Parts: sequence; C-alpha cells; structure tokens
Amino acid sequence: MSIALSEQEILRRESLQQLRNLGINPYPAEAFDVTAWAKDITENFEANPDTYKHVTLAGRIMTRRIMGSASFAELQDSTGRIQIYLKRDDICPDEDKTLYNTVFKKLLDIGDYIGIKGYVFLTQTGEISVHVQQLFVLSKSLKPLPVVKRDEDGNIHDGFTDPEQRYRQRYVDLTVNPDFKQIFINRSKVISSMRDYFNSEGWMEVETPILQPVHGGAAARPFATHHNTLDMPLFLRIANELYLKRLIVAGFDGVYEFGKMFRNEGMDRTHNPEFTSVEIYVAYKDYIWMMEMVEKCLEHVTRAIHGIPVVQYGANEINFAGPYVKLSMYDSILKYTGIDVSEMDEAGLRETCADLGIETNESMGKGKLIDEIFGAKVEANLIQPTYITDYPIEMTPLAKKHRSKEGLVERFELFVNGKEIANAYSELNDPIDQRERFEDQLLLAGRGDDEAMAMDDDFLRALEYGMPPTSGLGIGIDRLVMMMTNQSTIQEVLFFPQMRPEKKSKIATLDDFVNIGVPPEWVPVLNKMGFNTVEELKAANPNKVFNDLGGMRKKMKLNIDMPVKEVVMTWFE
RNA sequence: GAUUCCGUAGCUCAGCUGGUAGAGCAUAACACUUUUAAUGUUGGGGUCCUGGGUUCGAAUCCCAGCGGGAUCACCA
Repeated sequence: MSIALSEQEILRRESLQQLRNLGINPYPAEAFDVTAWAKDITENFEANPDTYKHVTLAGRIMTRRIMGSASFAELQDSTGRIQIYLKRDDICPDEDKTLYNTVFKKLLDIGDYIGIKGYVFLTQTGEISVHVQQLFVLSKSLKPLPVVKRDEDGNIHDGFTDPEQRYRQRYVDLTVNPDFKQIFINRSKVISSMRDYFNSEGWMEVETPILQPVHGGAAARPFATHHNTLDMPLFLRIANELYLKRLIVAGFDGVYEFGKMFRNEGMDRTHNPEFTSVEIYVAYKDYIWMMEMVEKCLEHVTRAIHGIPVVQYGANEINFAGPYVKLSMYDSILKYTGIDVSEMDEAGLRETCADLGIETNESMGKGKLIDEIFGAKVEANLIQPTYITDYPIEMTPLAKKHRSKEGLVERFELFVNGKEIANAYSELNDPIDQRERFEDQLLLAGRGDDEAMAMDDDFLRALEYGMPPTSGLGIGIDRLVMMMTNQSTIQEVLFFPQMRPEKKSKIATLDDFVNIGVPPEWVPVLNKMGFNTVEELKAANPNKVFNDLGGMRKKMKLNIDMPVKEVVMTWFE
C-alpha cells in the first residue's frame, strides 16, 4: 500500500473542491427525507404503479452508464439496488446544464451518496427504474470502492473476497457484498426472538458487572486490567453465572442477560476473544424442565428466521423442533465406543484412553478423562439436536448432585452438528457442598489444571443466605448464529472479528519537511518518491534526490519551481 | 503453538528455467437520448508486503520478519 494518495484518490479530492467551487456542499447538514426504497419499488411497482409517481430516494451510486445526454446508474440504499435514469434536460430544464454535464458526469463517482426525486417507470428493456427529476449531492466518497460486477445470471465478477480486507473493512464488505448483511440481520433476529420469548414468560433482562474483582463462573484465562482510583486489579468477565445467581438469591424468579464474555485464549474459526452469550436462571425449576424450555425457545428462534423449525447447515438438515434425543454421558460413550465407563476409576479410565489412542496427562482427573473420551469419540456423531445429560461431578463444580445417581450431577449440554450449543444445570444451592466443590477445584489447580475455578467468597455468602432451587442455562450466541445462518467461521457472524493490528507506516507531517527547508509543494513529491519521514530522506544520497526531483517534476508534469541545488543540499544538513 | 499456502495497479488476478512489470474492471479524455457485466477509440496509474542475502541483474531463488487463509493442537 502506497502512503501517498493514489491517482484516483487525488482526482476525487479535486472533484470535491470543484463541487465546492460550484457552490455545492459535498457534505450538506440538512436532513434528506426519503420516501421510497429500492426493494419496495422493485417488488411492488408493477402491482401499484400509481403509488410511485413522486418518490424520493437516497443511497450510493454503484454503477454508471453514461450515454451522452442520458445516463443510467444504479442507486444502492439499505434495502437493495434500483436503476435510475437521468436525462440532461430533465434535471437541467434551463440553459445551465452544469448539474448534468459537470456535476453528474464529471464530479460524481461510484460510492458517492446522492438523493433523487422523480417517478418510477419501466424502461424499454423492461427494468423498473426511477426517472430522476432532481438530483442532490449528499456525501462525496474520497476512496474508490471495489467494483463488484454481477452478470444476468447473478455470477459475481471481480468479487471483493479477501477475508482480511473484508473483516478489517467491514463497511466496505457490506457495501459491495450486501448479501452478507443478511447474516447480521439474522443475528439480530436470533437475539430479539429469544428476548421476546423470555419476556413473554415473564423473565427479566438484567445487566451484571463486566469488570469483576474475581473471575468466576467458568474455567478460562481472563483479561486483566486495573482501576486507577481504587488502585485494584479487575478482570473482564469470563462468565456472568455467579452474578445472575446472586439475583436469584435476591428474590427474582427469572433473570437473563445477553452480553459479551472475554476469554484470553486461542483464536480460531469457532473462538473469538470476546463473544456473546445468553444466560438465564429460573427459580423453582430443574434441568428436566430446562430441556423442554430450550426446545421451545430454539424452535421459536428457528421459525423467526426461517419460517420453519428446520435449518440447512452444510450438508445437514437440522430440525430444531423438540423433543430432542436425550443420552446420558455414560450411555453416549457406551453407544459410540461399546465401552462402559460408568464404574471405572481413574486408572481404568486412563487405560481406556490409551486403548482408544487418546493422549492424557497427569493433571487430568476422572471427569476430565471422561470428557476426553466423549470429545474424541462421541461429539462428532451428534448431528441432530441431542441432550447429553448427567455429567461426572468432577467436571462440574456449579451443578447440583444428581437426585438418584451417585457421582453425577444434574447437567445437560445440547449438541448440534457435533458442536456444543447450550449448557444447563440444576444449580447447586447447597452452600456447604458448593464450598467443598470450590476446594476440590483448588486441589485440581494444585495438580496443574490452570483452568480450575477460583473460590468466590461473596458468592458463597449469598448461597448461605439461601438460594431457591434453580435451573440455569447458557447459550453461545455466536455459534447459534453460525448454525442459523449456515456459516462455518465465527468471523462471518461478527461485525468486527478480532484481528492483529494493521502495520502503520510512520508518516512525517508536512511541517516536518517544511522545517528542514523543503517547499510545501515539493513534500508530496518526496512522499511519492518513497520518503515518508525526514530520517528516510536524510539517509538518501543528496545528489540523487536532486536529480530525481527534476525527473519527477517532468514525469508528473508539475508546474512548480525547481529548487536550486544548493537549497536541496541544505535539506540534508 | 505446529504444518502449509498466499501477499504484484483502487478491486480481481496473470507474470515460464532470474533479463525493461501485464490483463479485465475501475479511473481520465472523446463520441453516443432507453443502457444494463453498456459500447467504441485513446491515455494515465506500481515501495511487486518489509528487511537482508545470492547474482552483472531478483516480482521470480535463499533467509528472517510482518499480515492473512486453511488444516491440526489447545479450548466448559
């Protein structure tokens, strides 16, 4: 990337100045009242032509086809594109044809925002178009947009496809690839339909701290920060579970929160350092009730987006209408490996892992070993929504002990397409049991498990005051959106996925060069020659720079005075 | 973190065993009053990601770095 402006950027800046010289403000302050939209016109004009005799639209110019004193262009607004037709003598009824000949044909470019007033008609080739009677400049675009062409069959030519540029410059991506907007519209629908469902059940949306003194509720490495006034460390939350349970202690029957969680871990196509989850806690319920709730909720969400409870994901058609298959953790391992691990001790599990070719290490306890077997042998088989229930107690320090099965907890995870989508418990509300579980976690931490959960004394104090029996659920929104929109990478469902910083070249200001004696009009020339800082210039050979200046002056046809050689030499002192 | 591929004009991409950097679109000029991937003619536009090395000569070969993609590992 060149530091200096490209030819096209320079031309657009010149056009901007010429608009101003003509008395046209390229960035007007006034509101522009739009009365019609591209999608509505293309869908409804032919049925109701009379309602489109006076329309006002606004948007970006995306293509232009100029033919003398008549032109076609495509205007893109938030709903889509529509062709507009401009005729010189219609937008310039008087002698002065500047608006058409100069403003439209010369000074406007692809990407500029314009407003138009006119009427809708059908061209000879049958395309619904707007015949422009008045044209307004709303905002001048100084950087050329990538031009993506589509032929009659909808094939895309010269697409803007580089993922790096698409993610870094999402504004460009969604402008020239508007199809991707639908993913984000659907993302919004996932959240709003879920919120509607929860609200209709009478549960309350709440907000809990993102800056937490103790990072609890999950096992993950946090982002650490510092509060200056309090002079104390704080962590960006890795989960909000323990705060939401405090609110159940406080006497709310149902609370939920949509929000960002932050985990200082690896990034890949299913992990972003910040991600969105929803957690919900409902008093006097258990995990069996929660399974039914999840089925209803996800069916509601899927219908809100697709109209039916079925969604196509890759090669699989996934049906979110309940009830879902339920398999206990042990039964699922039995089903897919033929091995019954339910009675095994740690040594037996370690041996089984070895037989199955699963690597283990000393820090792994019983629960972790079972999870390894499950992850390696079962997970990928769970395509249709499936509940895996009744996890070993060692893996789950915040869930209540199973009502009838020793060594297990009342927990389920929902798997879809081989991926975990939701996680739920009958929440542990026995404060003494909870304290022991935290202590077990500390032991695991002592064995080297750096993800073991930290003790949270205030949370324990809350439980000691008494929490009603409660069921809780967490859903990863990003992965659910991926599922609902048939995307295989998390970046595609995040507007602004985390990226490494762009390399930024150091650029000296104009003044820096002027201060060493360079005439201001020559600074852009030096930049063009590759000298972006004074240091770079001083490192060069003065004689060569002097000669090259002359060469550049000729090449760029610059009508500015050549500095004498003695002056140039002083730049290097 | 490992492996691998990629980085050339505003965008999409060519560029052979190393020898003066190319195309399409975009852009500029001219023509054109119903085009639609508009058309025709003519022109301009490049830090070949960065830095080293080999060589008479590097976009090309070698090394290192930066950025990105894919696969794997890690991951409640």
